[in-house]
Amino acid sequence: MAAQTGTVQRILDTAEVLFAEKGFAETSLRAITSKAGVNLAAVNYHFGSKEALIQAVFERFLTPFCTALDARMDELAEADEAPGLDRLLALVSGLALTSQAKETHRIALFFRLCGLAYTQAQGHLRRYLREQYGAVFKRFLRVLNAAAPDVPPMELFWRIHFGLGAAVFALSSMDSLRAICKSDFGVELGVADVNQRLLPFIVGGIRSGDAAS
Amino acid sequence: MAAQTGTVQRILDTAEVLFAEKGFAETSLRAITSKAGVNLAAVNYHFGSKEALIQAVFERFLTPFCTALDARMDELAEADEAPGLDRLLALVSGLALTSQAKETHRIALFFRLCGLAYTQAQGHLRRYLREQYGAVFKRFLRVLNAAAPDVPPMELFWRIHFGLGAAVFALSSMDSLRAICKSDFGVELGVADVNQRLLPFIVGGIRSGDAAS
DNA sequence: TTACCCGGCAAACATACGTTTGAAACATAT
DNA sequence: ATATGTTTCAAACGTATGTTTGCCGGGTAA
Repeated sequence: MAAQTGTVQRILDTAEVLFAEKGFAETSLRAITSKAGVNLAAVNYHFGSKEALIQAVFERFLTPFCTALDARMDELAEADEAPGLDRLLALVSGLALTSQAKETHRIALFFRLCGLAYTQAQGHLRRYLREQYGAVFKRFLRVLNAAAPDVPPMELFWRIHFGLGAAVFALSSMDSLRAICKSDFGVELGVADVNQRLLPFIVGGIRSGDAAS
Repeated sequence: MAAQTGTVQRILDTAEVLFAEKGFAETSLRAITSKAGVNLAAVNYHFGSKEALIQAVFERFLTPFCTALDARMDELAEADEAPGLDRLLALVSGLALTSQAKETHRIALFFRLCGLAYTQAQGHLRRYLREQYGAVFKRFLRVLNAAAPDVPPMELFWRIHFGLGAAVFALSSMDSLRAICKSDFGVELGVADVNQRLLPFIVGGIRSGDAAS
């Protein structure tokens, strides 16, 4: 309960980078501990197991983000103004950008990890995330539903996940895409620039299918 | 060069299912061979290594798809008609649905594998895919550019990748999403139904940012 | 038949992994 | 100073992995 010796933090910092780089199964505890400069046994001592380490990495990202999002939604519930779809998405995007991130690079890590959480096996992770943060996500989805009353709930459900996919995928491989963008167009974009393009895309996609239905 | 004994095919069939289910690193050769009912050594005998097996799985999916896409683009180049953005996307989607797929379930496999190819480490895979199929993809991107002349090339580049992310992500975790959809809304959607919702989303997203620029 | 090559098989190989152990080093409080 | 609880460390454990090895069977051609 005393001040961290730094070992725990060094493990988390290193693990989050290596996990994002190579995935969970492909990253060994030996790779983490040797790069972090701590003993191999430290992981099992402080976290108990590799699975627990993975969950701890996500907790450090998601808990501040979700509590902030929850607070914002409290404010929104009291205000009389209707939030508006684009404003809502900009809000969650802004939260992701500010809730953590001394360096902008960290936000890419965050989304890359989210993408991995969906695509990698890691059944324990999905279970953990649903139990831990599922309520906040469902609440946000309800708020979105209220913000777009013309879109049927089920349609919105699918479009939100399409948009989530676009965000996760684009931001998780953002480094590669930015490199291609620079080499093909000679333009170097920052994380904020990518977001500025991503958000209208999602809003446009969600507002699209009115003709089809 | 004679008729397949069936061993190679059984390995490919089983590997493609298991890879899609659990990822590449998490799927052992022993799991594949035992489920396929072949000897463990058969993989290294017929393919040389696990990496080569992974590439072979992708080749069986992508080569028919890419040659078909290339042929369609040849036809398009000779026709005088301007293709149209939504028509182009519907074309590639239709190709993916028909080029393989006796069962509709297989198309989910295909996209799930594509998603894994992006998110899993597997540097050799990304290198292989770029060298093998990069040209077709670039050609398709040029055709898209011609179909949407009002969107600047760089903007289109980003929006295409956003759309790609939406497609890959949604279709690769489609089974989970369909289950949620059924339990939350009581509606059971097929693969075609999901596509019918996905395509307008992507088109709407690509056409969206005109106001922002 | 004999010789030959290809596909299949059980077994072993070397390595890498997550985890555990027991002792040493450290800090803190009595 | 002594005792107590916590953290670090090198070493080992058991297991699972990808790959390799010889050997056997059954076709085909001379």
